[in-house]
Amino acid sequence: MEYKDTLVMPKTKFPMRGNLPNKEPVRRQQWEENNIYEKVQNKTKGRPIFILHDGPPYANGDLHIGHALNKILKDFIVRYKSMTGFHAPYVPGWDTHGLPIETALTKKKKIDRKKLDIVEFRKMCTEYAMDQLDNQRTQFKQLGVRGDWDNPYITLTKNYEAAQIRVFGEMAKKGYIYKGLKPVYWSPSSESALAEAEIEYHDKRSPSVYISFEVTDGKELLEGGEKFVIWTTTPWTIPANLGISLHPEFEYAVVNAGQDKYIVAHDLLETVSEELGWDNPEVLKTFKGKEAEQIITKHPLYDRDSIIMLGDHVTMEAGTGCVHTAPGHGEDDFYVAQKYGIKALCPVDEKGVLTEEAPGFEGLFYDKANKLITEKLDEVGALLDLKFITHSYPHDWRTKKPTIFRATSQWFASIKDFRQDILKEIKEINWYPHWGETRLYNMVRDREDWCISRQRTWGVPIPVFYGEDKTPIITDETIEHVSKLFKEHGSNIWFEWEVKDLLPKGFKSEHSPNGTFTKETDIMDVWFDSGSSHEAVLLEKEDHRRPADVYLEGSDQYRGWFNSSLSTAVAVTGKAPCKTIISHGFVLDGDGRKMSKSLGNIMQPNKVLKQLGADILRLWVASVDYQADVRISNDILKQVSETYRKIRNTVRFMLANTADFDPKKDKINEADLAEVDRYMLHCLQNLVSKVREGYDKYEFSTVYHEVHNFCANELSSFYLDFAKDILYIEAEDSSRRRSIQTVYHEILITITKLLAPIIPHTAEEIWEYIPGVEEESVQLTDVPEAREVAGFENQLEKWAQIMHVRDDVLKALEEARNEKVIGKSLEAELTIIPKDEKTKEILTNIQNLHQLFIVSRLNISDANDRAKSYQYVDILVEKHPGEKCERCWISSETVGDDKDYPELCTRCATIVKDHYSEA
RNA sequence: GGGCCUGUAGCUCAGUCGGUCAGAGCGCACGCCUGAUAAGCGUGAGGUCGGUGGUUCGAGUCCACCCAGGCCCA
Repeated sequence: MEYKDTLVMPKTKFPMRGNLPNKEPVRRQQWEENNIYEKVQNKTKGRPIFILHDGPPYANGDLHIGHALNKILKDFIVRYKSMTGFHAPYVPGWDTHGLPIETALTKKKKIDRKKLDIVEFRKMCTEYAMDQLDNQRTQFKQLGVRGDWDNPYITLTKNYEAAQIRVFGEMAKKGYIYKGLKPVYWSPSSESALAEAEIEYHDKRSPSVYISFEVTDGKELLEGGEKFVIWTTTPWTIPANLGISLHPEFEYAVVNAGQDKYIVAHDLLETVSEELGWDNPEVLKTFKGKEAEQIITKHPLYDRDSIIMLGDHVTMEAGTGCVHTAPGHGEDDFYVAQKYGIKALCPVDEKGVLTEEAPGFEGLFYDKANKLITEKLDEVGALLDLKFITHSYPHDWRTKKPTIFRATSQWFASIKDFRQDILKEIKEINWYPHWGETRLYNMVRDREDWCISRQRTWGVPIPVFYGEDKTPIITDETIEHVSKLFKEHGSNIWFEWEVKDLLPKGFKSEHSPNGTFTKETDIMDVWFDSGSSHEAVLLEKEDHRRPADVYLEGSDQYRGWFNSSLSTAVAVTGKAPCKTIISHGFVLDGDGRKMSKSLGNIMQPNKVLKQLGADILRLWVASVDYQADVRISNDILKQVSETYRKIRNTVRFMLANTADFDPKKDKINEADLAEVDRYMLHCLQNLVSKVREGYDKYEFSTVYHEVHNFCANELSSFYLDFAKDILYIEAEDSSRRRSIQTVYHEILITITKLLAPIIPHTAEEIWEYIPGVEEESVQLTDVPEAREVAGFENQLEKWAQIMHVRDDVLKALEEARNEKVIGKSLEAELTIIPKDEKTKEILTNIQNLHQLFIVSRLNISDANDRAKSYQYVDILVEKHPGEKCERCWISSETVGDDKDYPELCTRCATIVKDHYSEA
């Protein structure tokens, strides 16, 4: 007789290896065909709502690993909430306007925009964006992200644009929208504003001049008559000069050079002296930049003040440390002047020609004006030096001609009017990690007004009309009308239709006595688009509400979406659009370096899916502390795969040993379970509580480590290992065996649910193998709460001690193995000498201790000379003198007692006689 | 240059109020098993807690500076 045939061996078709790259797509298709998203929504309908509102990715290009990190984290949360008492719909979104798409179209698709009319071009942009969206959607789904993929929100749709117009209108109504000047890259050759992406740098020859400004009011600090020295390569901006900027912390020196006293940064004195030919200038006094604030100098050409201002943009890298400031011709200049309430002056028209605001030079092209202005400066004695240099200078990428900075008319949102409200709301938000609050707070606190104008075509038009006297017209009536029109026809009509058709019928204004109007041609900053999603999505989508529960984006979005969403939401509603903000870090390579093409260290999600599978990538996401920057490499993924394997095989073992288990018939009442089984159930509850806590705090690495450790320590190495002596050996429906199976069954169900949000494909696969479960998908179940295990009150200490003793036993066995006393542990007979009474009592009262420790016999004794001392007990390991039972492999003196089965111990002989003698 | 952040064994992570807290799992080495087998079990080695100063009776834990890395600005 082959005794192996009388064993109840594990039996399952659940494969040892996941084969994820091949099986996951099938699984996803099955979900899609079964409308799993809808089923979950139907099941959870009526529960409290939990909204994780998706920040829209930009619809361009393939997904990178950062996209994957972001969407997978969101999926963890949504899936978990759906399984813990909430109704958590998830509507993905896309950001679809903006320059990158315009650029992609002109570059990749070789579209010449000049040859197309705006409407035509915008239609192509729409098409391109929708293609990109489709591509990204496919890839997101491949990550196993569950959501309403058929009905995403898209910023270019009519409804969205209409809602966005309302946000703009509401802000305008509150007086937050105003028109002002701001310098932008301007190309005189194409007579248009340029985006930064349309700038190329080429060498250009420019004059390099040093110019002096005489102090007329030195306040307490200077006497008057001293001359600040500035350096510039654009003399044509001197007519627009309104001040001089110093660095507040730099040291400045008043020096005697020739007949005059000049002021330059002390550290630059030497180089400036060299440039200007000063011979051993005498330092008369020094002062800090901040002491000179508000000192007044005279503009060298005009009868006008030029104020000393302070700014951090001043550097020691070049020049004199005193920076010529023309707020109409430089961004830094603009912001510094803004702080001092000085408005931009821009005496240059769109062709680059100086206007009558630059008396003496009107009608001159800026580059030509350089010469005349320099001559004039020389005439008045303000020119200290002139030479020419060649330097890198911004040029128009199309015309290849030099560009200038030029203040133009722009629309702004006045952040300062509701800054305090935003700051207050920032403090109301729950931040993960906590420092997010400080980061956004500082950013909003220091932020300038928001320029929402873009001189582009691919975006939502700024819905403003102008009267005949050029007065901007924004009224409730016009806003509502345009919003309605956009909702019906889309925003293309702004470019397609006559102005009169865009206005309400019979619209009249005191600014247009003849009834004619013009329309704004600027479009809105794309951050205004996505920043309006609280209105377009939270407010309008079914089952949604504002504020949302969670916003979760990369840490670059403090400046981006977090900022713009908060700004528009506070402006419109006075409240933050969400209760909690979570931010994640960036994905770096294995060495913690940023991924880049040049370093060749880019990890593509697509490749990971094909090589390892989505669940491995998802498990990686769960394994890292995502709130800081995270690392990924082949080695790291290999490690994650090992964890996956461990979890999978542990589960497989339990599935294989519950194949014959019918919970309806075979389940044992909790109170009747063996003690060690109740102990394991208790450990499981412990796991549930820790894992739930991890999810609740959005700390998924806790989930990962806890589940893995439970599989490795409690299960694989202990509970599954010793249980083989019961599962394989005892009769199939013996109560001891059913007791173990009852616990396995609960562990299986519980662990599968706990893992479902993280590795949904695998969890679903496991679910199919668990006997007796009724729900068609684990996604349609709820995660249990941790509970008290019957009959396990105050037993924890006892079991902790047993496990301690086990550690000692394992050490002792290993030593015996090394000394060739035994091979496997079943060959051993143990004699344990407890070091204290309490331990003795525990060890004597536990049943089948030898079975838990997987040895053939275990004696508890009071003393033994040959025993070795370990941490908790003394132990003697000997080779068991008995014969090995051919069936259970345990050594026993009873082998041979039963004459019918001379190779078996009495335990096995009885089992075989009772259950297998017929066979 | 500024704002915010990260730096504990080869890797991924724990370390609550400063006082057995230097830990876990993986990997690695060595061994066992061959009735979870492209599995399973055991033991072991590994860390000046980024560096340097300081506060303290005592510091991964508090402070300062520095180094490396990241995001966002300039």
